[in-house]
Amino acid sequence: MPKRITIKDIAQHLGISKSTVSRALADRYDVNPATREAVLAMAEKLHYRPNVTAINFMSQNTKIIGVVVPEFLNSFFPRIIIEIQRFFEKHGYNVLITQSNESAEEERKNLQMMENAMVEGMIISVVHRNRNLDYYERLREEGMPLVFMNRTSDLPDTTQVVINENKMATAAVEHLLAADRRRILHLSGPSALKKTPERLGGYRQAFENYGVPVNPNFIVEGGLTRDSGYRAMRDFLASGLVPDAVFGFNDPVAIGAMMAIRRHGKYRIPQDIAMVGFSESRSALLVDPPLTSVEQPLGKLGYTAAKLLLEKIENPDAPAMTVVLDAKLNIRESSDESADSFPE
Amino acid sequence: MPKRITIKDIAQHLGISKSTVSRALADRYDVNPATREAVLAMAEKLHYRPNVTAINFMSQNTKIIGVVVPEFLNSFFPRIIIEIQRFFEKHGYNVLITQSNESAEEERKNLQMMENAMVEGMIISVVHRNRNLDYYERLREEGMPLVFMNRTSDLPDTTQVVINENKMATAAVEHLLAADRRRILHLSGPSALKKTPERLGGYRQAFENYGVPVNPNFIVEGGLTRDSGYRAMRDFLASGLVPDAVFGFNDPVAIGAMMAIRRHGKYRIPQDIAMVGFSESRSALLVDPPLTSVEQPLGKLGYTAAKLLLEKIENPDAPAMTVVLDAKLNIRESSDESADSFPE
DNA sequence: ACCGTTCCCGGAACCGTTCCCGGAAAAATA
DNA sequence: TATTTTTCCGGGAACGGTTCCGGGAACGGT
Repeated sequence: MPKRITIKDIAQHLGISKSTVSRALADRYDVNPATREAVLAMAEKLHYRPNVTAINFMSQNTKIIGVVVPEFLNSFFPRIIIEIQRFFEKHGYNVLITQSNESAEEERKNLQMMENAMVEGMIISVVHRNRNLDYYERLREEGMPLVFMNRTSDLPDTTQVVINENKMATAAVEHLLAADRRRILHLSGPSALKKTPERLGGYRQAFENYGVPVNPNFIVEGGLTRDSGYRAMRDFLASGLVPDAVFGFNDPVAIGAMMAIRRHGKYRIPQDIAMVGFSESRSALLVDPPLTSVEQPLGKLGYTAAKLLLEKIENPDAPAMTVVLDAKLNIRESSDESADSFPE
Repeated sequence: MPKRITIKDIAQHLGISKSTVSRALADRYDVNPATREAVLAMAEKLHYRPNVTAINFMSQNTKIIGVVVPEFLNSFFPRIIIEIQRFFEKHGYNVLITQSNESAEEERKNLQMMENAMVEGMIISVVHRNRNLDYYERLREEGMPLVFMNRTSDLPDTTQVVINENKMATAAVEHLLAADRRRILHLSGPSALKKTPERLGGYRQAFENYGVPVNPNFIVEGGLTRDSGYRAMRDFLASGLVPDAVFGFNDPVAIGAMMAIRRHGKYRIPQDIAMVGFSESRSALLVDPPLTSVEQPLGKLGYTAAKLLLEKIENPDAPAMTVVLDAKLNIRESSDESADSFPE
């Protein structure tokens, strides 16, 4: 309610012009040190705070970055977002975050909202079954800097940062092969997802590296959730086949499979069946036994995406580039009895 | 890079003044229907988009709401935030989200950032061991609308929305008492937290309601994390006391305790020891057996906080109020063998 | 004393939009 | 037809800051 102090108020109090005040506050060279001191003192005294809307308007930019992720209920995207925020805060930007709830329509609405808010650039992780290519294309044509992250679009020639899924899947499966497991069940992802063939490819690659043939009966679709993993594992066990290891498409699927195995009752984890998940979640440490999983460098992912976007904003004509990050396999009790993830 | 279309461009194309264009776009009464049509058509044709920075500057507001939460790695706050966003999006506001990483200093920095961004109001959930009361007080004195949510401040006379912790803790413990459990261990929270005595009070209340005396040996500090819960339970079992139920301060603590019990080896869950957590997390469904827990109405919490804030923005002189929400006890296999949380 | 620099400051335009106000043209009324 | 009312539109100020430009004063060197 108290009227906001402007640059003009300072000028009037000191009997000088507002341009001088502006220069003094901006610490420009052509202002008398004495008057600068006076201005700064008066600004302090009156509790002057610059009006960012005026500055944004004047400079014709908003200092807002948009981030669109498919969801943030799992800790996956929040971990990334934290680093994005940290980066842009340092550079004077605000970060607008939206989640699309895995819906292409909501994603489109979010993009629209970002556009209305006149964000200066966007970091996007697309929803499954994405249908907004036309929108991305238009945005790009209109000069909006875009960086895709983790879940990329099919748009050609974009700047993006991704994780080497294929390689990490190979490492995960090789970890099982190294322990002389051969009957390794892969609970694969939905066929519509781009990551599904990448991780499956890693699975095959590992077998090839070990000179072991792949048994196609040991590749079944496990979906994305705990429940779908539970069902797939239950049905697989019911079919009579017995695995000595399971490589889940992600952690929830692997955890669902663990529950199915425990309910089935005959097999112990990891002695009879070793379990490996993917894309490390907090729950990997909450289940019993703790789940071996591939931990992605989420902080680095966010940082890299932010850095790429800032570069694009500052130099719109820079060529598109793809950054590929490596991940890390965390070995725990679900696949190695000798590991110990318990405190003390 | 293509020059942005302004209201003036539309005016020039039509040979009319920009004030008329402005009125036409705002759908005001004093404009000829024919010219309005022409303006709208031309705006469409030129792909006109209003410059929000100019509008914000002109109207002297930013249409930005600030949300400060202590963390968002657990799904707890994200669930709340989703509803806040949904609400404010409908009302033409953008939502700026920051997380304080449970640090009072980071919280202060976030508040500062919000102030610089000139948010029109804030929804705040404070960090543990909060030291920023002076900041909240100053913000409020300067007319900033504030709503505290879930984790409130000690500032008197504030608008806030909270959950009836005490009552829900009573319900959780009564659920155990009703199943004839009497040796109920409470793994309590850190004594510095405001919620700790509330949940402990609920525990005592339940015993009182059942006319059963409380055994003080069955109240031990369990901390906040999986690891602290694990240690507390392990040490308790080592002491020789045997509980027939455990009421954890939150889900991670209860899950850590479950792991300690399983490692100990002698007792089955729930037959020998029933487990109950608090403040439902996704992991409650991921552990085996699924964990009974108190599910807080997070969506409603967010919606209510948003609604209260908007009311405060639109009517700054409205009196402060406290809204208390009830929660729901989800009974699962960890405390009731007959429950079934598995699919199909 | 004169000229050229340097230092410092004020005036004014500008960014895109809204809003107030006055007035012309058209329509309604006398 | 004259007068009043209504309808519609344009001019210009305002929002708060930045920046360009021009110029007065002080100062230096001859």
